[in-house]
Amino acid sequence: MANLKDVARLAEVDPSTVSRVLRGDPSQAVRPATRERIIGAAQTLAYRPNALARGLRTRRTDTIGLIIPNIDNFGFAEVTHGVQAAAAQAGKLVLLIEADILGPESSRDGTDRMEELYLRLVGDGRLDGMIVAFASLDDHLVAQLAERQIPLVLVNRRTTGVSGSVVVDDERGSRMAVEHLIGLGHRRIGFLGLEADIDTARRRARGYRAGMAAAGLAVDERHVATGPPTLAGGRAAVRAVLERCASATDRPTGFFAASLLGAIGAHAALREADLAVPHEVSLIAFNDHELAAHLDPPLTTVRMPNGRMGQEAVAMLLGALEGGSVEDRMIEEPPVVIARGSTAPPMTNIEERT
Amino acid sequence: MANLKDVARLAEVDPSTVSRVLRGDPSQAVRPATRERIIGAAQTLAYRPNALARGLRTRRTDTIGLIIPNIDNFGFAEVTHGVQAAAAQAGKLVLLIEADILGPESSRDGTDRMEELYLRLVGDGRLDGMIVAFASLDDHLVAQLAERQIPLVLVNRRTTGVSGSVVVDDERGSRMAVEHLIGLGHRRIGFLGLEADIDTARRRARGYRAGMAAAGLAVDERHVATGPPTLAGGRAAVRAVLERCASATDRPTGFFAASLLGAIGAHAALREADLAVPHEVSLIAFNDHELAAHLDPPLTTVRMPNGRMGQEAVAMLLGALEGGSVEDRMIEEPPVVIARGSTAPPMTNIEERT
DNA sequence: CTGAAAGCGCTTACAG
DNA sequence: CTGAAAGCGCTTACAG
Repeated sequence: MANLKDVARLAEVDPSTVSRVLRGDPSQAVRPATRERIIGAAQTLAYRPNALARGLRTRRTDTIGLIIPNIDNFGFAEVTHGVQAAAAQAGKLVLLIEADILGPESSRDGTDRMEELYLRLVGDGRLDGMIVAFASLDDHLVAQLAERQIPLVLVNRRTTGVSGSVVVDDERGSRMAVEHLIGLGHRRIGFLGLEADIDTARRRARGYRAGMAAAGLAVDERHVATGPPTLAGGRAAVRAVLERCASATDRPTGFFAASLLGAIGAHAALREADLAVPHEVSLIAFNDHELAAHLDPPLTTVRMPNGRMGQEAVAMLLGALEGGSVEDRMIEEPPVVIARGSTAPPMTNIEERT
Repeated sequence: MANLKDVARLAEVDPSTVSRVLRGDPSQAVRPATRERIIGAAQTLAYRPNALARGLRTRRTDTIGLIIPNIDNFGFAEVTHGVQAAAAQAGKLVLLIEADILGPESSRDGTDRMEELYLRLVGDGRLDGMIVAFASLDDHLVAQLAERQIPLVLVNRRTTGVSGSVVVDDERGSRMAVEHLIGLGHRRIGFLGLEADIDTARRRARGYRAGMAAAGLAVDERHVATGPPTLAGGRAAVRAVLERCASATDRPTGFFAASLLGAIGAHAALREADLAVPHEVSLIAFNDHELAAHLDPPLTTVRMPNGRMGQEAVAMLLGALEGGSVEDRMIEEPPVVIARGSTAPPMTNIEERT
């Protein structure tokens, strides 16, 4: 591979001149003839500046790191999309780390290796900045990362001690989900929340409770269960609720699941319990996906601007690299309830009407 | 951030000695006392070797690039998982590029920017090697990439001129899908193939035709349509087939879709045409996913070892970095038909029985 | 057992 | 308008 020296030799100029011309350095004027010789030489040699050498000198790598828990979760796939798109737009590359590849985070070993990996990433000099989405990452480690030299922006979560973050309005979206059910006539509404001890889980729970309270409805704590945002998590949560509520008049007539995969798992558990959706139980999910329309019944969801969240995170990070300050931002774009077939008026209401 | 010189100063030795000790250089023996001083100094300064400087010197970046068309496609998510896991295991980092972030590949501009991005990636010096999965990437560009200095392994596709590749047995999996339908009694079997002009699409089509031929069944070309591996693609393909086949005795009693998303789109189109699955039409998909069990009816699929494919690609790439040779490999692990609710004997058979 | 030197390929003040 | 020099932070023969 040709290097700067090779180009300089062919163009019969000094390497520093080549560097200036190729980077379009504005501080220096170069005679047109020289510039053309240089550009021609670079082309014939198919010269590409070495990113490592440049990065070593400039302390800029044009690469940002993105840590997500798991790519299988649709929400994070959307965030990843947004990050990639915004990064590509700005000429940045993305180094992606899926947190769960290192084995179960529960294991001592998994945690250690993950921590080692993260510290390597930030200490290594290969990243200009980092975006951390959600994650199994505990607050302690996030704080450690934040102390390092490179800018850090949190996505889909906030934590004390880190000042840059982008979130969607989890509370509002959750509240809208509950209000959708209330609007249909439901009064006993269950909540399948996230178990992780992070503010995002809390904001979704708060939205649920706020929606209930605003309608003057008491929350029956037997109707609330938490779990990971997975099929198995949603399934187990519904089972837990159903076990606690023996009779049909005890159990919820509608569920709000704080994750899309959780909702699909919840549906499976309801089917296993011979409860028809939406006839006997309604179901609405936080986060939308094209596939939701293809389930049977099609799943009612609240669409959140996750892609925007990823884009904004990149924008904030790039701003920080230019010396700007970071902040805690919430995406303005409002959540949208996509009413499909999994929600309907509760049975009692229908019975009253007939 | 502390550098090698800082550590050397604190430990009162030469930087080169620090380097040897910290890398565990086997060629040089170091006195235990010195070594401990160095390790202590590195620890107190929280020293991390700079990856750029090291990479510049050693020509190793411990980073591999992964290009996938799109992370929304479940199959590629599995591949990505496999790549990440194997890479992490080997201490390598992964730079992920989603091809479709640069805008529609169809557009002249999108293609140009993509090409520029790829050439930058391989010419840049920041990657040790690259894994290219499937992709909108045309053979021409793949060949260009392959000519460059860095090793290249293709995943889920082969092309002339590139010698390293890992694929699953697309033909066998496809044939198994068709045989599953034939085993249930179907004789008019439709094929919803991939439209891309790559060998993977051809191998899946070949499996379909081989399965038909082996059972002595003629392929009705009106039953064959192609499209991208997306919901919209599968939907359009089924519509095309149904349009060509006016009567119930003309149309297929079963469909084999060459992609999972395509199958889900196909199901939607069947429903829109008031054709019940599996009662009136059976449906089986190439590639499995946990979600398939949660569709209604649960979707019968052929599970392919996609994760393994990603792992093998990393292994082959790392082998190539050690000077080993690359080859065209097919994952041995056999495909598995997961029979769920979307396939059943054809109506005519049922009618004959009653 | 350890040090001194050269160099990976760039960029960027500093001269002229 | 262009060149010569220093240096980013490492590694690695080469000495001794």
